[in-house]
Amino acid sequence: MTHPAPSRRHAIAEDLRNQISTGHLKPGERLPSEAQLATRYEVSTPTLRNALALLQSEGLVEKIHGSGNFIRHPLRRFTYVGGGNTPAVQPAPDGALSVTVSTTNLRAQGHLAALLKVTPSSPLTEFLHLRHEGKTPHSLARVYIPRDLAPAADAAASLSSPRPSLAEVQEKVSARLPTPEEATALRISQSLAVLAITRVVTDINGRVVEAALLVLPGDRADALFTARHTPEEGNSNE
Amino acid sequence: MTHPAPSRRHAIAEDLRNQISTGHLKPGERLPSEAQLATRYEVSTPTLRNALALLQSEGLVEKIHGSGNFIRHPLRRFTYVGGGNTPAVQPAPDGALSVTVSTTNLRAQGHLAALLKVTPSSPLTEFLHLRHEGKTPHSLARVYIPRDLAPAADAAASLSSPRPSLAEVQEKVSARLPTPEEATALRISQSLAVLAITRVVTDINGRVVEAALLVLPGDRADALFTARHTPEEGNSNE
DNA sequence: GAGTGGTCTAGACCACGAG
DNA sequence: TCGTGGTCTAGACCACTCA
Repeated sequence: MTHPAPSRRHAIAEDLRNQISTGHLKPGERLPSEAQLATRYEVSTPTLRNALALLQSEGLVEKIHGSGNFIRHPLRRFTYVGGGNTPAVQPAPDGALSVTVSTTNLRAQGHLAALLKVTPSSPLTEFLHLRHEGKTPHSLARVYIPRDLAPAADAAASLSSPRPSLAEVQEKVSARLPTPEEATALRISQSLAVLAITRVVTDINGRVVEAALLVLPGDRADALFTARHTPEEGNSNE
Repeated sequence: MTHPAPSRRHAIAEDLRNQISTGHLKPGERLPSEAQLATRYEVSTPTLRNALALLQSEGLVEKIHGSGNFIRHPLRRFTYVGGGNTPAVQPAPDGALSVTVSTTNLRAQGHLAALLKVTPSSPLTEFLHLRHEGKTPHSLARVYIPRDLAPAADAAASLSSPRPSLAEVQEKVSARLPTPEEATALRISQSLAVLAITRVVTDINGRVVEAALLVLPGDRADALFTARHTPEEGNSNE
């Protein structure tokens, strides 16, 4: 309990963290190769890679296959804003922010049918979003909408039309490792955890208007939720 | 892009997932030892462990050091409810739910001072919560409150008193690997990602009343956020 | 093609849990 | 004490990036 395993990788991570915060390593800079770092710290390559995995999960280091490990620009963190405004349309920090969308028609199956509260095999439309800023992907979204509510075919501008008063947005966040497909789509390592958000938007009549499965890369994404309280409601903080 | 690396570990994880969903492996059951599984699947122990890490991050498998890998009871998932009601006081599924609290007085430093919007070295009280259900920890929380707002000394029942109308609860969720201390406190592996939530509670006057750093084990915790919309506000879903 | 990270192997040794 | 998982080693080989 007192010193919970010295653990080589954390020692190395600590050392690199210090070098970053003291400015010995600057944002954008490239680290020596993993082989060089391994010999420098006198560890094997797997352990050195584990150390980098720690820094990567904190957003301090970015690994780029084939070219090296880089100190991340600390500001460049993407924030998903919860509460109904889909994938965070934000100030957009000058970098070209683009979205790739593809549309598919399909029929509800077990898990999806339950989420949308529809009977199995009822028709749905799936929107597959891949959000880029420049060439780094920011989020992967699978959005499912009952066919009769889905906008014609052009997806980009259509959903902006006001909907029949949606009443509730519920978002469940969890952390897990990505599937191989998600990892390649988001261009992250398969050992880097993602934020997985399941969003269910409910109508004022209780009908589920949309269900979405969002995946955000854990090294460069946060999810932000804001709740405002009108002073009337009894609030018990433990 | 077509088949993103067959990758042994995902194949093994897939096989075990199927055995779980088809009922060949039942909740509570113990898996063969990692050495046995490794020879069965004809892989080395590290790769087999990587396969189990996948299932662990999905909450399907629980690793217990020294005794084995077990199929998780799928229902047993802990849900943190965001929006102001602190660490999810819930139905409490019969299992004894206990909280360990320790209180410390300290002074604000850089990061903390910024979060609380107080001047550095201004007095704070820290509450360190460790939430158990039975003997499995559910969450680790470090709660910081300006000294003059902190309740006397007894922390357990005190905070229930109505506060001067808090106006906003902001919660930022990210995924990262745990520190060694967090890992031992939550009894999870150091390679399992946690949900890290930074919660800032603001007064109706704009004063920060509380800042909290919450850590939830990624294998058995979700965070749930619900937003209700009064139909008046213009809502643009992209 | 040279250099990089990504995956995997086949072990060794330590730390923990239960009898 | 014995069997378990946790950490680490010292390599091999493949996949990607860039000149």
